[in-house]
Amino acid sequence: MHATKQISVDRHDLAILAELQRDGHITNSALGEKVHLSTSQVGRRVQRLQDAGVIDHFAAVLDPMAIGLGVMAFVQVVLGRHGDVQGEQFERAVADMPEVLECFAVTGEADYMVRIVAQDLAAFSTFMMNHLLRVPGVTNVKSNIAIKKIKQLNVLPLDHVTQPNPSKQKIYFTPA
Amino acid sequence: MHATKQISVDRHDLAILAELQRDGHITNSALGEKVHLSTSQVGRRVQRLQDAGVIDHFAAVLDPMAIGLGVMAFVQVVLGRHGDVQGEQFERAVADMPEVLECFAVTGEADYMVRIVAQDLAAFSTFMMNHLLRVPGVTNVKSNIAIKKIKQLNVLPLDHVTQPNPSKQKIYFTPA
DNA sequence: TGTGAAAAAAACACGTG
DNA sequence: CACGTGTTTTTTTCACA
Repeated sequence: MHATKQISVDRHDLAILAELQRDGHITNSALGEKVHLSTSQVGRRVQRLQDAGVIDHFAAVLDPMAIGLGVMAFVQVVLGRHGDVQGEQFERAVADMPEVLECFAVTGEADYMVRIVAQDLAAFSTFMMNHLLRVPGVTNVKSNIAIKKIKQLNVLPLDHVTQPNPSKQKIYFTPA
Repeated sequence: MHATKQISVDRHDLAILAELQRDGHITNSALGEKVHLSTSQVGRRVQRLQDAGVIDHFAAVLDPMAIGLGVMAFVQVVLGRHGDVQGEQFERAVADMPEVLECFAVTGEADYMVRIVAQDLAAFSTFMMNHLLRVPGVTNVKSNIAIKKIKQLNVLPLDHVTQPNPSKQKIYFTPA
């Protein structure tokens, strides 16, 4: 799926990545005009970025509202301390729940941060009662339900790579 | 940007959406084979879904690690209670911070849930000190730093739309 | 690395049920 | 009026200079 090899990313690549995050269906020639590169250059670079795993994949971004998902919530989960078995059990459980978009083991008071989507508050409540809270080991949960979206970017920042030194600077990463 | 009109979504559309969430660069004919539809059908449906705003846009999904973003954190922010001015001020501030991928006003103990990415812990710490904590009104923050990714889907679930009744069922949404 | 040819895919218009 | 078919245009891919 994602081939990870060492790669050098210059400012042209960054410009390409920035644009491709906003519009994954832009043609190579149109992209070339934006970043002042030839069509073939763009084509080769995009291919390289994909092969290197910098671009994981392309995807359609859906509007949750439009498919009837009106509720999004962040749920902090605390597990009882009874060994690692519960951790694995919990992780396997959430992996199978389509309502769970994301799950991270985190530092802080909670063990896991889980992002959940549901049709409405009733559906969310039902899901919590019948599924998440029933996973063995789940001791305590705190739900933060989104009531207003201030900002939502699927777009990763690329500024930190950009250098004050403008010209032929290249930055090297060694992913894994 | 997104034209929102009423639309009927049947099970074929759902199959298309599911696939397009996984691979936004699949061709209409390849998609047609998967969902047992003709190429022209797929083309028309995808166009319709875009026009209706169900598909917001297409995008390249990058690997955070590959571009040097090793830290992701969920930060709960509590604002001091001094009127709505602070809320607006905070919301405008985070909107301009590229490290902030997401920000939601939420229910619960915190006022906002903010998702942040950074190069490493040092960069995250610096960002918190020099930027987020300096936004006027920010009284208290709780950071949960991701230490292990259990699951991360940009893919919204579509099951809730699917009906036990299989055949020509159509589901109607009225977005906004 | 750019250029041009070949292949593929998307967009479009048409005829048919 | 929705659907498939065929045509045209665009875009990608590939070989070569």
